[in-house]
Amino acid sequence: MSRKITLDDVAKLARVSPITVSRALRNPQIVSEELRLRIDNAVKKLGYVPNIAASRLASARSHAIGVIVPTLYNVIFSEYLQALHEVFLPVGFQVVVVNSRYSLEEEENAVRTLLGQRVEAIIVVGVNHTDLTRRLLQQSRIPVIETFQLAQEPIGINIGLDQVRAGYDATSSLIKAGYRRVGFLMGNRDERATERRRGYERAMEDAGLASPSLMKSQQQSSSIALGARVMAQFKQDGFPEAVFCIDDNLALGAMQECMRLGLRVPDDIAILGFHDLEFAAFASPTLSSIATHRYEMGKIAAEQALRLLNRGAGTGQDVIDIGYELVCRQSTPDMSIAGPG
Amino acid sequence: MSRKITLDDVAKLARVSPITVSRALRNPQIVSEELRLRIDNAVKKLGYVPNIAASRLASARSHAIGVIVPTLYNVIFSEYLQALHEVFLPVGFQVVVVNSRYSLEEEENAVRTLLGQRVEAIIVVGVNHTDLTRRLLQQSRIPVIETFQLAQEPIGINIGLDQVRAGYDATSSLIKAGYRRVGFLMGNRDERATERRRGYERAMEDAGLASPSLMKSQQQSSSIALGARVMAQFKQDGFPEAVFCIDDNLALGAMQECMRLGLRVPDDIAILGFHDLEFAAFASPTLSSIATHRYEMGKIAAEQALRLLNRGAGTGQDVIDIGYELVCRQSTPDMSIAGPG
DNA sequence: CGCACAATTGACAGCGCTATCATATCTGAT
DNA sequence: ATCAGATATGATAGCGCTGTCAATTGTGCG
Repeated sequence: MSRKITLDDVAKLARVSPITVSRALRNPQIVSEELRLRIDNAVKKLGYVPNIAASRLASARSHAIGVIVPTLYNVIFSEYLQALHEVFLPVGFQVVVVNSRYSLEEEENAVRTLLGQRVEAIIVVGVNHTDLTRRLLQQSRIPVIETFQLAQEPIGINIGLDQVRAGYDATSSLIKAGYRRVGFLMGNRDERATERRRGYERAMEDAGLASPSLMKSQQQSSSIALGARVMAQFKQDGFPEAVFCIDDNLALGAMQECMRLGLRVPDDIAILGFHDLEFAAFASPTLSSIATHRYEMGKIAAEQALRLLNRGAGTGQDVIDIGYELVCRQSTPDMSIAGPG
Repeated sequence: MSRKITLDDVAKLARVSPITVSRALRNPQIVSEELRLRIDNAVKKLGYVPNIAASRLASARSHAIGVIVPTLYNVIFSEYLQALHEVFLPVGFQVVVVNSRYSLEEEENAVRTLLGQRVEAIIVVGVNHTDLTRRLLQQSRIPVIETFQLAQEPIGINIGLDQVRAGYDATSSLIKAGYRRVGFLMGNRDERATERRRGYERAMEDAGLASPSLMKSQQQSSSIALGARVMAQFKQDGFPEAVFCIDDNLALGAMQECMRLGLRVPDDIAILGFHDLEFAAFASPTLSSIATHRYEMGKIAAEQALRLLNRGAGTGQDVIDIGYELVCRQSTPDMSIAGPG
């Protein structure tokens, strides 16, 4: 078992100086053809793998971007992460993903971890943070991008959608379609879900239709099965005429539960989801939803980060609203199309 | 704007030596109460964040685990990744996820990247690699865990399921249930899908039922929409009596397409998916599928990695078969339950 | 009181790479 | 032939931390 192979070993074998090897590996075209070949051969023969920690320490550049998401377990964030990867990897950045598990404390740790790695930008889901998190991010002097919501006071760039308004629009579309008893279903209260609920509440109040008995929830992470369980809670107070579900998983479960209980969708009860996941268009009946543009959001977030990295610290305090769209399908007939935000 | 805060700055402010600060941060209990307090205050006052690159270089330990998945865009891998995170983070390991985009060349790069970061173990989806990838992994002398399939020659630990057999069992269950013209649907040919297809082919051959016209595919990444499109290809040759779909997304799309075309599921055509995603139990009709245990697989993979890391290199050449289960629902009536692998 | 021993703290060197500046080599125009 | 200017390579030092071993202090016991 051989000891660790370093740049010096390669240099010795190729009979050049270590610094030349370093250059040849990072910037092949600035080294003469012949040396490049000698070095490549030496690298292959020795199975040399550069030590990134040493490189990062010496160059004070990590070539890494930190990303914080609440969970990996949700397609919402998969699509977004995929977009981030697709923008960053081709330009030589590594993407470091950390999972805050919907907790502001864990988010604070995540920020600390990422800053410790000297990531060159941080992209985070959400706009609410602990005071210390905000301070750390501000002091870090690196580009910070907050996503998925719109911020009152963005730390750097902010790109997202107005979740309160989306919830409001979703609800009032149902009201405009003639439904009076519009119910609301939700699971765990993450920030974004809570904002959408506020939108629902305001719309119901504005229409003079609010009633606590119309809102059902259960503190568990969203799933189709949970949608069915929460829907079943209406058995006690009587079922509403329409239900706005905090996301499509809940909506699908709710719809199945209705059908299991002999309620026809949409004749007896209309159902509206959120996020427009792929299965919404393929459920039966097909599920109406609010389309959010996760992939685009990730893409734009990444591009904004790159823009700031290239310009040096442009003081960008930009807020980008990417909006949302009501997608009307069979589960909510007769609904007018509301404009995006 | 202040220059970078280092350990030395903290040491100076706390009036102790740098090494003591280092110790206090890593192992608070071996430092006296008073110093610990002084140091903590200094850290807070300065907003000190340790430089992980320096730490990794000096200690020759990365406290990082490398994970390679083909895509982030698929729940299959989200569940698996979540499991890995849940095991590794609490014991102080960082999880570095890299995306090979279903390409062996990108996988090779991913391995190189991870080894460059001196990750302490590598967990990779799949068992087929380029020669160089294998060599790099073997030479690295770190625990290597291959997952999702069973390997002929595992590099280190292997935990997965027999995809060929799963495809065989799925198909022969349909045959045993009395279907003769059993079709097959597939999208992109990733390794695992290809193995399941081989299982299908063998089962059909063994039953003397094989026919190329029963197999339809389209080289695109799996999605519900793709399932509908590929199913539609049967319009030319006539529809089979049953279809085994390479995964549940394709199966759901296929089912919808059948219904759109006026074919009743399961009366006119039975449909069987793979992976048993959550929506399978909530489709209408509910979708039969082969349940694979992604979360458990991730969990066991992580635990095995930890075992090797703690024991030093136990030469574990273990192969762990976690099996699969046929889950019978409405889309394939009258099907007997086959045992897991 | 002196000593072995544990419990704390510190000095020093070095991890493997790259930034910086210096040197050597090669153009081609005068 | 000569020299400015580009091009290619090398020497040196240091990034910020931790492993190792040494030095200091405190403790209990004969």
